[in-house]
Amino acid sequence: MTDLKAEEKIKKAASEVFLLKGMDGARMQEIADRAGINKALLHYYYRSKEQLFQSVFEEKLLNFLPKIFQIFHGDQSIEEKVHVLADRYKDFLKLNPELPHFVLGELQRRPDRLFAKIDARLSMNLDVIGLQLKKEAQEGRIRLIDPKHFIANLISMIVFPFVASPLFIKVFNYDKEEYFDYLDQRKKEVPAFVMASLSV
Amino acid sequence: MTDLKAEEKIKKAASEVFLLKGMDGARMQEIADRAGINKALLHYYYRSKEQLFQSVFEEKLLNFLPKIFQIFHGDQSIEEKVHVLADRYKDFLKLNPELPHFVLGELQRRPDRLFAKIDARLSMNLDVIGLQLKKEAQEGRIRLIDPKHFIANLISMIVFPFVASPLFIKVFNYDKEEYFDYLDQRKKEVPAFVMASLSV
DNA sequence: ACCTGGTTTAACCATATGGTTAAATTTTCG
DNA sequence: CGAAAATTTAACCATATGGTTAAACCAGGT
Repeated sequence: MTDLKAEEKIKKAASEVFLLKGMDGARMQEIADRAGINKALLHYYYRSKEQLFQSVFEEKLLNFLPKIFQIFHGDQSIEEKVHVLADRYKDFLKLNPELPHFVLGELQRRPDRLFAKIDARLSMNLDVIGLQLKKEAQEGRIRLIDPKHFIANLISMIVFPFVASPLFIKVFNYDKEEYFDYLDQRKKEVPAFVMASLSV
Repeated sequence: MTDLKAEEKIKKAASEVFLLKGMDGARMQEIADRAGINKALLHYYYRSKEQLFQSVFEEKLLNFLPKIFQIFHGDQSIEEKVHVLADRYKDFLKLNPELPHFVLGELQRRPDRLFAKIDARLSMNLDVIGLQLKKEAQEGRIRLIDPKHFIANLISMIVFPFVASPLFIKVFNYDKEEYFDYLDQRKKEVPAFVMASLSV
């Protein structure tokens, strides 16, 4: 940690604190402490909390959404896409478990904040996946399904167990370790569930 | 609003503010304003912000979880349960759209806070639903599925579109009205999707 | 040796915020 | 009516917090 440049240390510390406590709960002092520097230097690099937050938020968001959309736009079969998505995405989320809740939370609190510059990169072309679903349906490989529901179902089953982890842990009477195993199981379970539903 | 008793007005105002802004973002002054009273009276009824928050949080949680669990424990068929759940729950969430995010957020921030007194009422008996799934599978009505994945899949598909509403609205290029219609569609779509997956 | 930019120290400021207090006023109700 | 409870007013307090400032310190590079 010590050999990182200050700006990097700040960014990293800010990420941690903001992800854990959100914009409102985060304290500039804690970010400075965690970065191993002092408040003066913190403001030397980032003029304000808002600015620092924006910077973290945008970076996280750009790291978060395109990961999904790219896969949807690829040229594999629906079945392959479902598998890849569940697999890649779960791995990614296991490394960033607070990310979905962070993004969704700040998004809900200020829906406008997001859609300034980022717009382009986080749009998903629904037609692409819609056409593919229709085509594979005509070929008799799957049943016909509305792409919006298909996407929502899939993403929900993948992401929600992370957002709601404390709840599921409690309901299932798991400890964190066991819950991790459970999430691993879902990398196979979710695609199986989805493809079973799509089977003709 | 004027004819409510002060304590009720406070509770209602606090619910609104806490749900919208979370514990950290909420301001006692705003709660007082929204309740149409003054800060002094606010503290006259609730000694501290923490106490007021707890009170709101617990009430909301007790309103939130048992609604699901009861249905799971009933004696209808799996198919009926899936339909009832999707239907009732979506209606409930449409009236309380910020609730899931609020509960999950505060839960994640302080996982301990929840599990003091409430414990009993929010536990779900996994065995009940597990046995039913097994029985119906043996009767050849559905395929066999792990109850933990069954539940997670179902709840995820129902709840997540509320938690992630700003995102879906953007991705689907909907306005709020259209998104409401979409959520209504899902009351049929989700059970159909689930039952299709469970069909033998 | 010196210049420059990064970094620390430490004091400081304005404001927001949760919370308190005491007295005055209004409402409720026996 | 009259006492008790509810409510307002308005000032006040302590603390936390984001942010600033100025001077000093330290490092690397020329």
